[in-house]
Amino acid sequence: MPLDPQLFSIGEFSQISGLSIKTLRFYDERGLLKPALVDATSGYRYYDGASLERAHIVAQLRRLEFPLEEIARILAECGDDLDLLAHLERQRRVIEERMRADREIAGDLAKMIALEREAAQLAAAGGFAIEEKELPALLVAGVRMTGRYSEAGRGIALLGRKLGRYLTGKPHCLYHDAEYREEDASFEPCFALRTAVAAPDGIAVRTLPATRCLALVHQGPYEQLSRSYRKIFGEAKRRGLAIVRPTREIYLKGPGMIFRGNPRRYLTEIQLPYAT
Amino acid sequence: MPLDPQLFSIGEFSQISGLSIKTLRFYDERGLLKPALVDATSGYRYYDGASLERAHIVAQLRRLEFPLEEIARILAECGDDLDLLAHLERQRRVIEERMRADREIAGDLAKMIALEREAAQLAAAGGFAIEEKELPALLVAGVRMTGRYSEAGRGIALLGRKLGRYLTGKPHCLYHDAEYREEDASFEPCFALRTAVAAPDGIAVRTLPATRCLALVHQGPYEQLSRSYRKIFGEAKRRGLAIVRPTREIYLKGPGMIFRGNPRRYLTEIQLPYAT
DNA sequence: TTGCTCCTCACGTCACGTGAGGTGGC
DNA sequence: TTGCTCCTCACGTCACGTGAGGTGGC
Repeated sequence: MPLDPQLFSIGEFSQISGLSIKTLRFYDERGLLKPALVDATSGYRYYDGASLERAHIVAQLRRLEFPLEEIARILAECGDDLDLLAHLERQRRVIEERMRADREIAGDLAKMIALEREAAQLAAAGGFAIEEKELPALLVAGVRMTGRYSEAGRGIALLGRKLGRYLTGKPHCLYHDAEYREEDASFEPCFALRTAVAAPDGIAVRTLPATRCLALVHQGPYEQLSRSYRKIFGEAKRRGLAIVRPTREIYLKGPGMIFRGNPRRYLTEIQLPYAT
Repeated sequence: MPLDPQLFSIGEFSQISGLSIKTLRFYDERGLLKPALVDATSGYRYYDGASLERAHIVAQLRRLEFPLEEIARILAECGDDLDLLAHLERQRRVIEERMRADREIAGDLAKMIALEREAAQLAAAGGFAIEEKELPALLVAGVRMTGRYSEAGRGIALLGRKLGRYLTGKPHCLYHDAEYREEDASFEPCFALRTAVAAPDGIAVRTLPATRCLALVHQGPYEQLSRSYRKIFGEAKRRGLAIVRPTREIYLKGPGMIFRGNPRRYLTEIQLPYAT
């Protein structure tokens, strides 16, 4: 045990420097911060003022998230902050690249959270009764398709690929047939546009007229939509309304972005526009 | 080797899912993504369509930086994106906390880079000759001290603690004595203020008047300042100028924020205001 | 003897990647 | 035989932290 009052045991030095004892031993092992003196018989480490200065440099650079290996190089090569410039600039690029990636993740998370919150509120509030509604005029981009309804997903995907950043709101589908068809139905997956845009090949951009409609939110798998259609068409007939094609479906909640989800929780709004 | 065309070898499945073979084996080991079938004799792993769906879920959640353990819990508990809400919100907090920390680091790095660049330009441009200068009026906060010059650092530190975010530019020091004193010098460490502010106890806020001065940049340790003082006072005498106290020192480059630095690279500007 | 500070050594963390050495069927 | 795909097992990464078991002096 040295008597020199300048020397600190590892415990004392840990207090002074703010580095844990384990960290100090680790830095010693890595050659980053050697004690000023090691007692040959006990193996005790002793640190001095120069160690403290070095410890502060290491701690500062670690706070800036420099890797230990680069800190070692810096300590070997730099004697002055001026020599640090290149290192600082590189580290800033590293940190900013990480922030950029995190911003993307945080943005995606925020988007998903907003969507799910909305869907949760819908499901909670849903009385699922037939109601009358006023629909405003709506600028949409749509893909006219003929075939099976189950192919609608491809149309939605095409819209997403071609016009992704102009689209807004939930996916819609317009039905142009007067009756239900299994094989060669004529329908049109579409999305609202946040701004007018030139229509790419195979995509039509137009404005759906403002109209009154009868609306019903269907809860459950798409295979059971026919039940809700029977209900709402029955009501339209009872009221003597003249349905105006195309009718509309809005997919309030379908398969999620992560999970395909439970189809019994899907929510689909059916809208039957009528003449007034 | 099963003949079922629905089954994929690990190599094929890696291609389809975008997960590396090593990652697939690791997920298997961790129980996160078990193959649909493992050949008992060869140990070969075979995956099917359900594995693919699960693989996509895992990959999506990994992209959002969820830890594997949480993904395992999510897969066990959630069947729908709606059930994810709490997880998504927690993860967003995690990511945003990391961004907050990174913003601080990036800000500190940017500040240091700007300071060092400035110092590097000064050192590169320095002719270090005596010149005449017009000084504008300057609003400063200072700490009047009596004692040894070497204590000036404490005054600077005090200013930083009390008024940190109002201060701008480099540290200054004003010298009120008519001659050099060793022990009971009267000097005043100070900083320019970016905005007027009420003076805390022990700190004086005032405006230094606009004036003409003789200026010289001293390069080297503070101990050698006297040489530069001799030079500049000699020149003032030759020109017959009437020096107006306090004289000023500006620490253009001193010890860095990381390294104490090499004193031979310190830059200190001496300013002698004179009556016109 | 108890308590305190110090020591070494092995292992864990997190999500994989690397590489050695081997197998089985074309 | 060569080449290909698959396998297991051990070890490395990054910057430490945890914990077991032990020492030496008050």
